[in-house]
Amino acid sequence: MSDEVEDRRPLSRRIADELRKEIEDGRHAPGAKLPSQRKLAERFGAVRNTVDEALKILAQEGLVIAEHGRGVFVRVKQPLIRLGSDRYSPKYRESGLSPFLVECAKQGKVGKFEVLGIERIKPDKELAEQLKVSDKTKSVVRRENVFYADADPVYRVTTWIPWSIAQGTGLLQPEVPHQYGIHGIFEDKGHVMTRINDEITARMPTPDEVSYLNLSPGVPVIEVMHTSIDQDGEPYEVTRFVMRADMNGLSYNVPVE
Amino acid sequence: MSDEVEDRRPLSRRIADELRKEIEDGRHAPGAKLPSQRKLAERFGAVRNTVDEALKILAQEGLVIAEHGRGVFVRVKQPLIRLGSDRYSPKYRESGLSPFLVECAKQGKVGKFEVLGIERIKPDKELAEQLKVSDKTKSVVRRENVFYADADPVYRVTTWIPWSIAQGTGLLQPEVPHQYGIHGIFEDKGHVMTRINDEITARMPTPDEVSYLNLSPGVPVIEVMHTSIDQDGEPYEVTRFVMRADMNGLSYNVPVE
DNA sequence: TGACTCAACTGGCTTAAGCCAGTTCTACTG
DNA sequence: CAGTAGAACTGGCTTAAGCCAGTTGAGTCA
Repeated sequence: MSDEVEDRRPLSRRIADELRKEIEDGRHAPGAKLPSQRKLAERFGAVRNTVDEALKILAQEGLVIAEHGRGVFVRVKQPLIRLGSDRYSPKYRESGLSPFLVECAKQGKVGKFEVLGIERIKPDKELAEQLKVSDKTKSVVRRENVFYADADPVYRVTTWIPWSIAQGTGLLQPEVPHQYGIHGIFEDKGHVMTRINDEITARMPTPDEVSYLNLSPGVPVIEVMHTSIDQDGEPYEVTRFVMRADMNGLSYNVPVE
Repeated sequence: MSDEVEDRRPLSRRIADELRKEIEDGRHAPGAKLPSQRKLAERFGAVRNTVDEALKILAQEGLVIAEHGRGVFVRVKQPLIRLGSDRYSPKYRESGLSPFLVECAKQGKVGKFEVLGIERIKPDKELAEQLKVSDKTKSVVRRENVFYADADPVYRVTTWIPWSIAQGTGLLQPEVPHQYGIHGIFEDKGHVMTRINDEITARMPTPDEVSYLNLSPGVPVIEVMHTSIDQDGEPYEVTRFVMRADMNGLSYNVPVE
């Protein structure tokens, strides 16, 4: 009998595969509750532990999410917030709307951000090199923000600015004293953003990131290391974005040079 | 006593935290073998199952990798292959070197790629819309490739080309009959790449992707949906890259418009 | 010397049983 | 009727025990 082929793969994987197929077929709709672990165990002729294992696999894949005391649910895909390559475009600065707020509004969400901390620090070697400052003195200002869409933390942003630029600008205060925001200040200081360099990677979050971005299992983070370059080809600001991949995407619409 | 504070977090997480700290402190060097599960169980006063659980957490974070029969090892970070925004720049086409091969060579690796399949297919609705072709007929050619660095599969690439462009060009053959590659053909056909649009997301791999990219647990994938746009602002080719995040990064150095 | 066997290790996975902690709803109480 | 106690559910995690399957190296045999 073809039933007898003896699948040598672990039972927990086979259960996960079966459930995955059912979810992809739509037999369990997004948001729907799966049968309880105890019921699934009975159905598959396995012990609850093994079903738990199978569900963990699906959770890691980002397909389901378990809620303690309530059940296991098929994860609902969030629409992505798209951070675009045009996010620094002058057109936004004049309208007064940040691309982030626009994206949130599109989804009927309220975007906001919080300042977590501002500090004048000694940069590490790599950063010092990027910004062409000394790594022996407190030569940069670091600003730390979190962005929210409604109540969900969406990304964490760290900005480093050479002290030579930040000095006397009020960039040590939480409230940025310029109508065009932080980049308005840079322009006043003679740095017009001419190019950007974004280095993009993805990875699993650290435990820290899990807690401050409120991440569920199976959600990677996208890390963007952004450098602003002025009219002289000189970098004058570095920003790191750590974004939850289930709510964010990037979009680069750029000329071929 | 401060020992008595009673950490209420699960034992497996506490063990994972402890081991993570040791790894980050360098007490276990990259590539080093951790003590066996049975020894760790003894050390932490837990049962082997619980240690296994803790190690799975670290594996999911991409910190360690278990090898059946051999032991658990601290993962060695791979240098990243950087796919740049300039990867379509004419400068590469003339030198005959693809950015991918250059990056591999930098790392002393041999890059190569394989054609997995070529087919003339009916596009799905979304793709048809992007390429402005009909979704009722076999209006696109799909080419499927895998790229390797030495023996490691690094990314999988799927390219869709409107049949109206591919027709009569030999794009249905594995060997691209043009000295400047596939993009040379497009130029001959009157489509000069003027802009690109890359949509970037990250997520956990599907089981399929795990097997064909040979992924270990805790490695996300980066997905890039790339559209080439010609001198008239018209899209004429769509490519999807699925890249393993532990070996790949992206880099966009672009003007602010 | 070289090929092979096998013991002693490694992680992988499952069963079995149980306690704990959230959630939900029902039925009772004031 | 409002409020609440509690049963009956949910998943989370641990212990305990064992079999299985890769790996490695020591020792044996031809």
